[in-house]
Amino acid sequence: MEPTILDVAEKAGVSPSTVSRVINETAPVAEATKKKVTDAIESLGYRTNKFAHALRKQSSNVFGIIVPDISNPFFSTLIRGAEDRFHEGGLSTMICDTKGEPKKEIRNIEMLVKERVDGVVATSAESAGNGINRLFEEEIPVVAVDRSPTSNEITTVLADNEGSGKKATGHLLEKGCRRIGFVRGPSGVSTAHERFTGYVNALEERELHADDDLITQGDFTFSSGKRALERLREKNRNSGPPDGLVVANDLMAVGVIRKAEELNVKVPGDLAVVGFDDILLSKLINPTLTTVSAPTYRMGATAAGLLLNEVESNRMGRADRGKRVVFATELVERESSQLGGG
Amino acid sequence: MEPTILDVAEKAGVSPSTVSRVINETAPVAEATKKKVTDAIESLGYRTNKFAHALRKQSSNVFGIIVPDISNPFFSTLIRGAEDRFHEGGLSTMICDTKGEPKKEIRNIEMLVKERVDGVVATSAESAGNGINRLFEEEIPVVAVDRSPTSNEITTVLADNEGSGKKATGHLLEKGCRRIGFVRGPSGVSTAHERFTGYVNALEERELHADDDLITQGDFTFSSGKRALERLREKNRNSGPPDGLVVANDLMAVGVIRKAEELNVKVPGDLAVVGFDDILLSKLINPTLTTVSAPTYRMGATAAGLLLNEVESNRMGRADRGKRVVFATELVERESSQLGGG
DNA sequence: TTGAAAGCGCTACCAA
DNA sequence: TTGGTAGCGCTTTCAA
Repeated sequence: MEPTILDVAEKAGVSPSTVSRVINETAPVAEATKKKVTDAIESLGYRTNKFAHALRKQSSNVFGIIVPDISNPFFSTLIRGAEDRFHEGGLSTMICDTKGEPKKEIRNIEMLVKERVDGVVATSAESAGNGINRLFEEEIPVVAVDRSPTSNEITTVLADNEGSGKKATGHLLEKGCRRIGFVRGPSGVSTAHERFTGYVNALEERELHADDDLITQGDFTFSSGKRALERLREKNRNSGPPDGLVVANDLMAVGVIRKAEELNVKVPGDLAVVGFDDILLSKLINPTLTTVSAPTYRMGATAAGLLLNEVESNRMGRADRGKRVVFATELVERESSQLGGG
Repeated sequence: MEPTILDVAEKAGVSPSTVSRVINETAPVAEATKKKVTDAIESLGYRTNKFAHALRKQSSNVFGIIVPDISNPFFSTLIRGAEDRFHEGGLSTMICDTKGEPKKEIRNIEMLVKERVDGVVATSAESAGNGINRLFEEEIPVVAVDRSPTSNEITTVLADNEGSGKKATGHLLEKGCRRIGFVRGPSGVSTAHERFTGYVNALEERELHADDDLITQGDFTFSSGKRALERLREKNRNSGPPDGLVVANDLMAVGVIRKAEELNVKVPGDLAVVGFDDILLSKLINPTLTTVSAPTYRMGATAAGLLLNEVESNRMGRADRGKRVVFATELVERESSQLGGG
């Protein structure tokens, strides 16, 4: 049988309370007593019983991490950032993959509620963040990452997506592109929308404007990128093709590049392409993809840190929430945007 | 305050034991009483307290899933298979990403032990499965997936890797390749070794034999694939280059293809390439990659199912373990192996 | 600085 | 078919 705190107490010749105090450093204990206790713990191989501890403290010391797709390097890096921060504090984590499906997200959240996690870092499937609201109702602390939730009571960690859109567009302008198109992401996702806003603003700053014939939409998948280019070529059969394309994420951008190849459109010769996220694939394809990257690991770590603060201040009876942290992004220049004019 | 089972009992005018019996269906309860109880539960919004339940039952109803890399589609699919099976039974899961580092694996396992999970499905970082042994010591039921553990007491779910190696090699032989090389995976990984064995056997069956000049090793990463081809060209400067290459996983195979491009070696014209795993990337690169795929989702689901059986039989005092399930694999023919001779 | 003891919320035994 | 109640292993008052 597993030894309990009583066994340790007996072996050390002290009371269970003293053992508890030694383990949790929750009150001063005489050096000599402490030694007796730690020795007893050692020799019995005692480990505290999670269930009893949690029942007594009404806290699981487990934190949830929700993302739409764990196999997307953007999110697996985000997860690593958050996990490292949690593990540092001896806290455990439950990772949930919603596959971008709101239904699955709800089920995952039900699981986290059942497990009575102490808090959640979430990139919701939908921007609106139905799931996040659910957690808010349950009074489980949440920090939103890479999504702007509706409530401004919710602490949020974001990349500067509008700035990213501006950077990508500005880069193509500098490279000499004159007709720059945009492939938008899913309508519900704030990230995608903000990138588009950046594109529009970059054009307007130079007194250009976004031509409807050069704009289409995808759903962040590879194949939707392929379809997007097809649709675009259809649209501007008369007005003439774009010479540059900003694509709302890398995976779609890769789709665009593949389709361009099929259509004998040279990238970057005929069409310069920029994506967002800097996934592994972007370095592997031919031509390599120019993209805008966010400090994903730090975003995850920061989100976890803010969540921990929030949990802590809840315990102190304070309630500080609704913070907003925005991280700057960075243009990663690769082959897909290298026109002759450099 | 959260309602407890006592509140429900009071509201329904019954004893707490009866409420428990209704919730857990652990003993017959009169229809009328049951209704009173469920009504009370409903109106109070009662939910059972995980901590108290777990303490009493000495069981967390949580299962661990350990993989070397969650962003590898092979493993994220495996995870999905296992998770679906667990969630079906109302069980929760903790996913652990070891990044292929034994040290991280140990830390993850410590976490699972601390959380007192009821069982673990594990693809260990090392084949030897140090971590898995640790779980075995702790008497936590384990099922190994995609790795042959040392102990044959441990239930194992595998793909037929040797068969895969044979299939890949046989395919190139049929396509007319005469000098077929192999890029091996990390030495500690049984999967990689078995694929190589299949290659050797396929050659021997046709009374050919593996030429040392055509064999090199990588570590499953993209860049190690690039280096592998370089090294190979170095090695057979005199003996002549291979006309076909079996590469122990897709990611390295993609590296090989990219490097071939740099060296002006045409794939598949000069060099046919086959990989293993059928990751997403294999469909996206140019040329698309011929590969051997395993029924990953089913492997995950099967592993979870076997684990659940094992846990169940432990509870009944039986001990059935050490089963071994091997799944057949399938060749996915794409462009990288289409020689003129079809 | 230490100990005694109550009680977190649940399940399951024993009795009725 | 139901109720009373002990106890899972821990933390935390209160008292010494």
